Amino acid sequence: MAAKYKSDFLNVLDQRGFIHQISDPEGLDALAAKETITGYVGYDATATSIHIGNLITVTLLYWLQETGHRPISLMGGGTSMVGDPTGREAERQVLTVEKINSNIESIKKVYSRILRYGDGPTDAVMVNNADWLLKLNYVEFLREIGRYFSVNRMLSFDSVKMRLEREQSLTFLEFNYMIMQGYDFTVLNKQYGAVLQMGGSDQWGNIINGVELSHKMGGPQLYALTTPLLTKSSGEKMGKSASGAVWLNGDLFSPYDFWQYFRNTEDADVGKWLKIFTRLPLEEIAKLEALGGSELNEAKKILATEVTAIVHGRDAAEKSAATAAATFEVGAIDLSLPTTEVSRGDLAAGLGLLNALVTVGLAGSNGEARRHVQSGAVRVNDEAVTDERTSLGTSALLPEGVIKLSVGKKKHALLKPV
RNA sequence: GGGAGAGUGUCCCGAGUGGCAAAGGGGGCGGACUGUAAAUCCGCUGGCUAAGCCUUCGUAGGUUCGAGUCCUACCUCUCCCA
Repeated sequence: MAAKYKSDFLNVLDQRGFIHQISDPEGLDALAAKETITGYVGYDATATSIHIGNLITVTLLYWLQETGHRPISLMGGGTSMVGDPTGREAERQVLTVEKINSNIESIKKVYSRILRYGDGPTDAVMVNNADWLLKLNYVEFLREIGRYFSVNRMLSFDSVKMRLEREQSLTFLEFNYMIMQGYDFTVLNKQYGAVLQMGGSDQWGNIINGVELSHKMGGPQLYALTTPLLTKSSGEKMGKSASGAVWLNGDLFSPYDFWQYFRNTEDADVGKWLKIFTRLPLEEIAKLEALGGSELNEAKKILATEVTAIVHGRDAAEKSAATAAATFEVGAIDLSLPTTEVSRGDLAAGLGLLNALVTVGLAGSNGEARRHVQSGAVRVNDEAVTDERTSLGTSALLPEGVIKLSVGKKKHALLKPV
């Protein structure tokens, strides 16, 4: 493959499909080819976990490190107190300081699995912008930083323009977000020598603000790089599943569900996802991608296992793959399916089917459970059940000592008496 | 400060005449077809101890046999004037 860039870093990103826009490609390429650069990505601290959309930029940091540079993961402890208006129609909820800090603690875990942290020249660093943003003195900040921002120009940014056009409120609080993000870049440049900020394509405006700010303040040339917005071929945004957002923290979204999420990738996306989410060599991906028809399912399994291994560890990935194989391909009862315990006495007395479905989490209410039964979606121990008044007793226990409940072909759970 | 408008099913968008569990989309879920895919077609998409009952249309009151719909006050947002 002909190398388009001089630096390994940009070549890898280019070949794997990570590049959407770069502010000064030649300049960044020359710099990355010449020396070790420091680049960063900022993460929101508004939830207790980052989600699948964020995984792309974490992978970006991974490749930055792999190609001999230093990544910084910036926790938005300060900026999350303001709230990014980008892509938001309504104002964000203002979070408490305690909530933001506990979110950061929870988010941190995922990074250490993907990046190598330490004190070496290419070891990753984790910083929190609350460290400098919360100490700012208002008037001083306005005089030193605010003077470089033109409101005329700020009003022209998409994030702001959209709100104005839709006649939706944009508070002064949120309006300041881009100034803070721009300021972050200059701080990270001074403290860590960061010259590159990366992010999703929606962050372009915010990142460019930092580049321009440095320029106006007489600082060094900084660079911006954004990744394309992830969408499925069918046009849907990526990251939503039946159970809500696809979180990277195992307690919010189980490794098994995570594996399933990638296993159900649309055919047209398999190659793209393999390049972006896995570390498999491009030649191998090319072979997998070339598989036709149902053989592509093998590629999907590899995709699912590889990505799950990166996020949840190899063991969890193999286990998920095995559970899936047993459940879908053999039709066996796999005891690692999500299990809910019930008291043996309750079961002996007879447990209503609808009640049981709600208990194991396959339905949100009796009404929903009833509808599932009526539409023929419910099975008990793989036998279709059409009577909603069915009662489960100890006679329904399988030799394994559990009762298997299913809604549809993909959702299964076990009920276990204790 | 003055004037004009908006807030609908806790996923989103959006009709709504005093009889409304409330049109229609999108999304989601389930079924059929498949390959745990896509596309397509069909069904479902407030809760319950269920031929009934309860809770929903920004909030709180009021008129009425009956209020999403009419009246009053308040909250939030938008626009115009100052």
